[in-house]
Amino acid sequence: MKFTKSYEPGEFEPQIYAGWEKTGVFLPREVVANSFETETQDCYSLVMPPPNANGNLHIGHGLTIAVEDSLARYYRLRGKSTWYIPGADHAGFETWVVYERALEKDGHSRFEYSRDELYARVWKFVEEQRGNMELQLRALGASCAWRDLTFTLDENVVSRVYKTFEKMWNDGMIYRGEKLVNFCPKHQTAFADIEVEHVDEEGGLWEIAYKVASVPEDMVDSSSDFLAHELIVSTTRPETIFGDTAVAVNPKDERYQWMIGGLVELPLTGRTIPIIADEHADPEYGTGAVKITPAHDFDDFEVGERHGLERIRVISEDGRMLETAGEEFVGLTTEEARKKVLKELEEQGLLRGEKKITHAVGRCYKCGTRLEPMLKAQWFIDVERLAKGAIEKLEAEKIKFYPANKKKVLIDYLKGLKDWNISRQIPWGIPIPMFHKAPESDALDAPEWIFDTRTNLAKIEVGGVAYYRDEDTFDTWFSSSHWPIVCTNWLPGKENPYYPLNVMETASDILFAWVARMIMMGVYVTGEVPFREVYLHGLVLDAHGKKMSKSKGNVINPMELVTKYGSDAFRLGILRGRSAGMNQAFSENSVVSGRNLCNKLWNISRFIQGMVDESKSGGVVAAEMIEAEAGSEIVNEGAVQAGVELPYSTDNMGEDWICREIIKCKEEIEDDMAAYRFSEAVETLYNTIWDKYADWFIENQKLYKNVPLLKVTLEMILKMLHPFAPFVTEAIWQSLSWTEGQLIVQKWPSRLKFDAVSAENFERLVDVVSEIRRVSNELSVASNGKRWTVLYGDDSLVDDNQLLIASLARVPAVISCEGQPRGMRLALANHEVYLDVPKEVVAEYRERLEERILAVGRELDALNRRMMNSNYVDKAPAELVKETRKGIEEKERVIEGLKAELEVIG
RNA sequence: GGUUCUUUAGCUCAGUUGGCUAGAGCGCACGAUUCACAUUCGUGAGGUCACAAGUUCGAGCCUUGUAAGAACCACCA
Repeated sequence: MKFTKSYEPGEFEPQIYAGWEKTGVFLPREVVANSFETETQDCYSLVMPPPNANGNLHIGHGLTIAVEDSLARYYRLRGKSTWYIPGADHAGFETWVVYERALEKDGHSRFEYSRDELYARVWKFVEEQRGNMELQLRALGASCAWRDLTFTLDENVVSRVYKTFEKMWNDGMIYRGEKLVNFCPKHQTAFADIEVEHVDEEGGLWEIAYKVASVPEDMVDSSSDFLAHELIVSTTRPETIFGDTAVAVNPKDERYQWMIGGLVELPLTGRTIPIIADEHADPEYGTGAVKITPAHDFDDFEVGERHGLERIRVISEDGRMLETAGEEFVGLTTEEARKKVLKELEEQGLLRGEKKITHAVGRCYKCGTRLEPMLKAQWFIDVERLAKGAIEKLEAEKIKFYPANKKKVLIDYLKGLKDWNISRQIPWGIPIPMFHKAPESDALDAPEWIFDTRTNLAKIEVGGVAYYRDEDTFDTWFSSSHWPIVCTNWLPGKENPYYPLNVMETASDILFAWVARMIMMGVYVTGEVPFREVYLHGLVLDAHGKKMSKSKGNVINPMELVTKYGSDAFRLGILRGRSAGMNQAFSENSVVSGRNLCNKLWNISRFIQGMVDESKSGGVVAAEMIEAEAGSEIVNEGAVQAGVELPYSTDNMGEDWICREIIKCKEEIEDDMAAYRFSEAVETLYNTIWDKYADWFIENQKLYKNVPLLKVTLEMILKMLHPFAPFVTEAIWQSLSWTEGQLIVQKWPSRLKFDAVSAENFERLVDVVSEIRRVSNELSVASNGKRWTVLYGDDSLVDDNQLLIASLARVPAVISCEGQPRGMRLALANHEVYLDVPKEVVAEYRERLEERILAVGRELDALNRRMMNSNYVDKAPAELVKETRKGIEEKERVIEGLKAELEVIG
């Protein structure tokens, strides 16, 4: 391949990815069971949170893949048998909403079809959509094992879920309960608590008079006029009045104590209902008396349980009033009914007040419809045992969290967890494997229900008795909670080196919905935690730190950025400045900066290839030789075993220095990856490649042309950047004339030999060059861009590197002053170096020089003050004090030099 | 209402166990230009580390309080 002038991602990415996929490098190495007793396979496993099969990837997926694939590629390079398992989610409710919308658009309704028909139709719909999502994952560079892609409705998932359900059923953890559930009247399904979106909104708080009809007998005497009394209740939902079965007051509330046990007349109905005492009534709120509607309010349901109250349903599943609301109201929507109720109460003079309040209302997170608390028979999981198992493992530190504080948050959540409603009234999902006796039965008793996995049949016969299938499906999270178990093919009693997963990476906002449930289920099913570490990423916000939303129009489409700047640029950009659990702004800027790095690396490689081509002596260099003899030991101070012939040598300070810097970079990346500090790893690479390798080393090599070293160092850089920018590094690797095979499966670099003293000396040279540049720049403004010759005195560093300094500092020449210094002395870098400028030009510089003397003086004062503090000298570590002393000496010397300069100027 | 987190340069963020003169990218200003790269090179300006008190020889970092913001959880009728 020829190196073009700039890197064009679009020309390489598709074929590079296809090349990887074809050669099977994404697959884990096969584990040979018990091949050697002592050999333990070094495995690394992680699963992809399955994106919705029906949709496109959004920016959150982009971050997910960038993070996970970096881990997968890094550990693959580190030599581990890496298994990154992709998935696709049937996303029960989500997909259903999309499908139902399409159905309605065609003028159809779900009620025209049987459940089995609907299931088949959605399956087809999803199958058509799924390829799209998978293409996008490839475009992002996900190095996942496509062979093992798991769809959440795959047979092995369903059978595993059924096994768990059966175990729970046998363990008595599943029960059918008639409870209030959050119900969406539009989508006609119930939700788990976790799925409800609470929105603060303005609402009314009405006060309604309930006439007292009787009081307890012993109170009749003292309050003979009780019939004249009324009890004023406060409510936000007047339309549920028809379902009231009591009025509650606080037992400690002195105003109402005497009426407890009495009756009130329920307006608009002619019924009388009891006045009961319950802590639920807050004397401070409203009038202190609250109407109790057990069938339509969560609190009231519990009050009803405590007092054995009747539950009267007055609202139907489609959000309209039932017959129980009376002839005049039946069929009205809740909104209409509310208006009518209020109007009639007003006419009867029973409406006593109306206040505006703000309260949280549960809404459907998909359509925004107000959720109706609905009395329904559903399957519930008694979560006590699940939660207990998970909490024990968490408290025993079996899982490490990034960020660490999430562990506590999770334990707190698990401690307060309520029973889990797993029934959903949508056809798209895993059918609940339960059958009941009577076709229309709403029976609750366990004997009426049997477990059976033949959910493809609506009716089955067992022991000569007919049973009918429960038409509900499982909550998606119930099956998702098995994800690590099913993806790794965990089986009871069978050794599986990929379970638990090494890491679970996902969005921090599904900590409760998913991570918590995976832990509970993992512990319950396998006895072990499902993963050893959890890395949570935050939300990707827009450039101004605002949450992205369609309505705001600030949504960034990751695929557009990939097309425009390349996959690597996107990955580098989105990892930049991001830390665990934090929501973080993201903009095209950071992607541009990633694109620039890719192009920089491309051009570095292009330049090095050019030098390789030029060099006649540059035969084949076996870079692998260093790797081959390296073992696991990491040496960074040049201590290489004697007798090993290296394929390169370092012949000058710059070469020693770059070796040192690359090794430092490598070690930092290793630390960063172990602690999931992706942002820092990328930052370090960016800085090493650009500011060190290109700006100093490559410039240095324009003079020295150490081809073997150029090859070795470039290879190392490509390997180190590969986890984050897989495409450009692979494209370069395969374009270079001397490299073989694919970069993705190379060995992580181990070490370089270099002279540490020499490397340190290069820093001095950098100081000298920087100062020449700085002063020349300042002077050039005053002298029309003229560059001045550099003179030097008795200084071996400069003497040995005249050409290099001249070229790096871009001055006409660096020559010895032959014992006759003239011009301006540069004092900061601590070398005898002069800029050969005429006095009149130097005079322009006087002011700056004076400023600098003052600045250094201030620093010197600070150090002196510290040394004058006897507490500091006594208590601070001796090393630090020594350093301070050294600092003082140095500053004093610098000031002396600067003052001497000033005198020369005169 | 509860929990957790955040507040550092114009913008977006680093700053890992307290240690000297607080860093990066972008943006901005000035300068360069055929020799890998204008997706370039060099130089520079820009900060009371939200505020207050405390611990310490020493605080961006630890403690307490205050203010502002965010996310998640939550039944206030």
